Amino acid sequence: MTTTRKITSLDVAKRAGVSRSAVSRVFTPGASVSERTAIKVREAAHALGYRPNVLARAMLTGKSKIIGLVVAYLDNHFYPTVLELLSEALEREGYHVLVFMAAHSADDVEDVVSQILDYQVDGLILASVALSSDMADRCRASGVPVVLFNRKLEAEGELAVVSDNRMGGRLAADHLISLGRTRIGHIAGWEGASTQRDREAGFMEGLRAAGLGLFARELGDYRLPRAKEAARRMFDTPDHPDAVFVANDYMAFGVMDVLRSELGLSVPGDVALIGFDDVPSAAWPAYSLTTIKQDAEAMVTTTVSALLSEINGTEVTSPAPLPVTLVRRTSA
Amino acid sequence: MTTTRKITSLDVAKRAGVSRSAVSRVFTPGASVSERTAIKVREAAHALGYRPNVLARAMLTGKSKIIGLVVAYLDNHFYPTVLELLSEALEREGYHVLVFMAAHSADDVEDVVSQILDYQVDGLILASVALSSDMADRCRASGVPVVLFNRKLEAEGELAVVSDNRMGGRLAADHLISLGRTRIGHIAGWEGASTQRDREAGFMEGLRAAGLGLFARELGDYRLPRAKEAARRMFDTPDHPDAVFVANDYMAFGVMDVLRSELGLSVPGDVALIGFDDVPSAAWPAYSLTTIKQDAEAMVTTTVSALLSEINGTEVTSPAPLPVTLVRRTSA
DNA sequence: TTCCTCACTGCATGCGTTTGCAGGAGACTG
DNA sequence: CAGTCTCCTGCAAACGCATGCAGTGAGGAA
Repeated sequence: MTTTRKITSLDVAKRAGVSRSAVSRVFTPGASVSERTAIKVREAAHALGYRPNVLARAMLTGKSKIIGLVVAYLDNHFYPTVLELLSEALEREGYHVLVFMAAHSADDVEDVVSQILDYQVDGLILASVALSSDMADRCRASGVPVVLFNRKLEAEGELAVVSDNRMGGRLAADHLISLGRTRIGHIAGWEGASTQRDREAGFMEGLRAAGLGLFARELGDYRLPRAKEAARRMFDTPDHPDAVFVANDYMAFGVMDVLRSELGLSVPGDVALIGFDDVPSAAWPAYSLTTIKQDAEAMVTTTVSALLSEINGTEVTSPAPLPVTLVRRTSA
Repeated sequence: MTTTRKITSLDVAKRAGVSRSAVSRVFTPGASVSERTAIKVREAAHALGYRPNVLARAMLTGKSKIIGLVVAYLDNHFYPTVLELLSEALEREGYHVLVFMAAHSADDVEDVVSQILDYQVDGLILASVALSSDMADRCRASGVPVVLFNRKLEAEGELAVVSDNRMGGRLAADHLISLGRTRIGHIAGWEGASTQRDREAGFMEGLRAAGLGLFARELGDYRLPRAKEAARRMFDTPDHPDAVFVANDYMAFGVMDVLRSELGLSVPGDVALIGFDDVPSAAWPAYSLTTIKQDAEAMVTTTVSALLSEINGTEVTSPAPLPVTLVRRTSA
């Protein structure tokens, strides 16, 4: 550990023959400095390898330029995609992402959010986890803008970016019905999630509109092993559904695996399958999963702009649910 | 924006009737405080919702408790897994992960690393990107420990955690040969990566040991579309390989898709396929990909302990390459 | 009682910046 | 040439906390 002494603005100032203030101003866009000193300072800074200490700046200005991101699991490929997009979009705006993993138990989330607040983050994005209103209050008290990503809260206070999940469920139902299927089942995600409730509500609405009822229902909790068990239970009988709406693609892969590999059923011959999200692998020929596409890019763009507006003091209201589309592949 | 004034240790001190120092000590494990004042302080802190400002502490102590993680792409499922594991492991140690996305061009990495340094991170993990030795120097000059994850540098100076990629390549070759295949091809990853070089070296060694040469070789750059094109080129002829070692699972999925869906070849009937990594989806029946397993958990554990040792001032040398194993499924 | 020890506490300083304020130096006008 | 303006610069005071140092008091030993 050749711990070279840290170089501060003072070192640069001395070398350039100016004051610390001058150095600071050179690195502060929009500050008043003459070109002459700017050059001297930049030269000295470069020679010494100086870069302003973001943390010190953060203390003084109160803006840390870091955004906390809470995310529960990364095994559902939708979230890595989102994380990548989010991080890139925020980096473009001069922010960076501090990641916090949280199993989706509520307690855990509270705890994690507290930890984040310790870092004086400028904003907080909660991806697919719920926030108690108590916690929301604490955040607001700290002056930290929060936006919920792909989940909304019953209490309407919070900023939330979601797709039009109800419409998505409706599209799924309509499509399966248009295929002539009549014994239609649903494998649900986690019932604590607004996405699940909305998707299912839209789906049921579609069934009702066609005079159909739900033929079977099982719970998958948005987890792969659970979804596979759900599929096994649902298809344990000869009188099984001829179509299933699975609440997200990730589970749908597991369901399709069970149907084809364990039960010898053909998709879509014996049973049509439709998912939700349109993760990249849904397009892979091995699955070729028909699904309801969430526009991840639009969701991210919306999230970032809402968050930044709020950070800059603009009062913002939750944007309208983002449109979803049916992507027809061969599974339905 | 009801920007409530931020509550500082001074507020707590006043309410508890003690000095700021006392408050600070209560929140500093191992400091000398009487139980009586500790209780008073904790009470006041809780009542006010006070939590120490990590950034202010960081300035003073020089330890920010944040670890920078540079990662190029998240679409290869190996990395989300790693990110999740890393973040969890570090959180357990009281650290948090600041994410930086970098396309894998070298310039970009330099730039990104500079940005990270601005945050006074306590350590840096570079996942699958290379670090120029110039940059490495800058990090060392800043006193920031760096560890390369799943990539090593020619210059032996840097701490690097890798699997035994050479052995992995060797295992892949041996397995294909044991299957009686003779026209064996290779779809390579990015040639700038040490992983690629080592895997291929081991693979070639295995072929040579059996008196075989490489039947065909194409470049996939660790990217899905490139890998598919590579597969198309390689199988454009009736006289195509009867086995292929693909440099990672992610590309292998694409290759398998091309073989089965576009070219009507059967796997492993017409061509045996073996990948590298053992990402979760390799086990999915739709692919059932035989592969060389990298122990992500062990890699992460090793990375974290090496990094923390270095942070705590212990001189550390690169750990030995971690063992890999052949996971036999049905694709080979 | 007196002295010493020890556990605790407060004071004051410093970490590396930004920024309001006031002063200095030109540049320009008349 | 004096006066005014503009532009730039340095000073010093924050930001919220940790920590060495000196000082307080209580308790024990003699």
